[in-house]
Amino acid sequence: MRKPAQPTINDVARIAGVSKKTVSRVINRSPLLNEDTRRRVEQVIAELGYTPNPQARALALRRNFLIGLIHDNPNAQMVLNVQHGLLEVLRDTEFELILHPVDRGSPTMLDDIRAFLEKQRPYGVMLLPPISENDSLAELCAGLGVRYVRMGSAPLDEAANMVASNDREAVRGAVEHLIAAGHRRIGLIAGPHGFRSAVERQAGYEEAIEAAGLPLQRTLIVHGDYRFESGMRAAERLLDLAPRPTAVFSSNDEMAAGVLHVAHQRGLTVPQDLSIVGFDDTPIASHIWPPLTTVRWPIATMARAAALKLVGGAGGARPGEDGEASLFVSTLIRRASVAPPPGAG
Amino acid sequence: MRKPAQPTINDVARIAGVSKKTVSRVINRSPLLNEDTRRRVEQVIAELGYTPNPQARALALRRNFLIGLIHDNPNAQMVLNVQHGLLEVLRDTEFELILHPVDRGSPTMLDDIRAFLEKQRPYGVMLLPPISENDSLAELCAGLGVRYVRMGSAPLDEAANMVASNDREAVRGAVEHLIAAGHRRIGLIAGPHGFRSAVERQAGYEEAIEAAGLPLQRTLIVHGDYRFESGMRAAERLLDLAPRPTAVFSSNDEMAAGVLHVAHQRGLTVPQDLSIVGFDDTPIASHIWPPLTTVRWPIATMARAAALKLVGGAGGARPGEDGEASLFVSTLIRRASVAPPPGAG
DNA sequence: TGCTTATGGGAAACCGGTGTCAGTAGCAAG
DNA sequence: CTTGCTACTGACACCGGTTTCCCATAAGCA
Repeated sequence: MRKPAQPTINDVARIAGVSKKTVSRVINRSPLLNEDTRRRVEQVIAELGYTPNPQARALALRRNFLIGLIHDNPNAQMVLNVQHGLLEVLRDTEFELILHPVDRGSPTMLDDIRAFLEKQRPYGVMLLPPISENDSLAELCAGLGVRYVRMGSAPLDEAANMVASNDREAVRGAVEHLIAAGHRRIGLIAGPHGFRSAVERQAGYEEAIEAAGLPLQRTLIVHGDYRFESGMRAAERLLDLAPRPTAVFSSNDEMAAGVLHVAHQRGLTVPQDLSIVGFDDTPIASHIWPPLTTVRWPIATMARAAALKLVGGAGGARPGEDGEASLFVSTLIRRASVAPPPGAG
Repeated sequence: MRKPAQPTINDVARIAGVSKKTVSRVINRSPLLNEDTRRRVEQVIAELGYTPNPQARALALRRNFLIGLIHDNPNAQMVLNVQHGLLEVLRDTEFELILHPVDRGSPTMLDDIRAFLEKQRPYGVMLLPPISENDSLAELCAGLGVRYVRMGSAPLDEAANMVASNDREAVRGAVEHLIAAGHRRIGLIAGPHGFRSAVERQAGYEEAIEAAGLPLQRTLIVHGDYRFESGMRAAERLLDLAPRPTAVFSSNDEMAAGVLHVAHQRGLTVPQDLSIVGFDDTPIASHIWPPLTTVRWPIATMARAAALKLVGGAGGARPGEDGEASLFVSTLIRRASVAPPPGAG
């Protein structure tokens, strides 16, 4: 299993009877180049199956073609959607995606990221929530001269460095949907403290409640940590209330599944006894019973836009496509987990 | 936002008053090096915050430090688990993980992978099922001199190139569990044709049925494509049978969730009216209602083992840890979706 | 015809590391 | 005092590209 030697630019030059520089010119589509020469060199390249060595190129150009994905997001589906969105754009370029998951809890997280950036010197990095909300991280990137794009629930940075969904408005729409169905006591399972997405989603809930002239009750708001189990605990607290809320908005699907779980345990029927709305539209939302009404945000589209911002025309990407947009709209997906409250008509 | 120039080996050499070669020796822990010199150079390295340029290193060493992850697997949780398992090992090394998802349906898939391998020349690649079952792909890697490790449901390759779970045995155990609970008519939702995992899991089912002296009925075996919707369609066919099966083994959790979905639609209570067992132990298994009895296979552990096989001592990895193993055992996770059949005791 | 100006293409240096090999210093042996 | 050995260290070429600069050659012009 010896590694077959790969042809280099020197081989191409020798066989085509030109200098390396001319081959380089062909590869880089230099305009001042005779048509005949170009064809001859291209022919040799094709025959040899020559591919430029990315490492040598990176060295000579004093920049590489790596995009880093830095995240601490536990939602597998979301991370994978992002990866696919990014790669869809990078595939047509010479960029490669390298991964750098981190541990939000670790006190050395920033040092760890700094080491990563200094060692690899990626051309750019994509930051996923929740660490994308960390301003010192953005400053770190900027300080090291590494391009970055942050993905988040609200515009936290200038448009060139940001792809944002409008969570507040989306949640407001979702809660208004519950209100329109007749619900008056609507519980909120908020996200964890310190998460911008949690703040935005809670604000959307509160806006909807207040706009409808309903009382904003503290007891109806319980915090979770975006995980299933915390959704269960929050649901238990909400369903222990008297009178019970007739609907619950959960700040993500995972916790909404926890609510459904507890409802089942208590013999409550969804949506007849309790309406539930989630957020994210992960696969679980459509796979559990009943299928969950939820908010879908365009992760892959946002990731594509982020990739375009990062490589911005460099390396063969066609710029200006949807690379301009930095705010993306979410949609409410209506499924079977919402009905009028019990005893309503 | 000018990119701050990073110190190079020349800067270190100049400031420390030694040659580049000596700095290189310090970095690479060469033993024949004066302690004083080493300390002095290390001091300068620390002061400057010098990090060797990976691209230059790769060029000089005529090999790079990239591990590729090639897959066409739709299961996000599984892919992410693999990524984490790999990165857990690679993090302590100088290797980076680059992603190359492919489209199984595309006729140019092999060419696409070949182009990727020729361009990046990764040090090694990890192949995930189902494409890991493709022997021509393994041959392609071997032919190009790229190390590879295949992950699969059975030993398809020599141990050095393989991490395998024993799906057949695991499924056999799961079905025996159903039989022990009293079930006699057990449906199988098999995986898609052409998947080794589908073959292995079906074989496990058949072994269990035959070992128990039960009749092997073709009508009780329906194929799906590992997706939720196909699980629903398969469940509909199985539940239309008369007499109805009292239990269903589904070849993955996703399809098992589809079965649960159909059961709910038809007003069947799980597990009282129908027992269900899945495979994979993805999060959905524990999040749906009722929680699903399923087979858990040690994805992250297998990925770690694969990474060790790939970098095998190279680049600072401690070898011989669990890098030897190539067959991994799965466990049956018992939850609430299995009960004795209706009318039994 | 002779001089200027484009235009295409080559030689050599360079990017930041590593491998080869020769050289120097210190010290024991001859 | 020379020789030989050991222990370090440096000069230089090289990896495979790109950039800079400069030189042919041909065309344009008087």
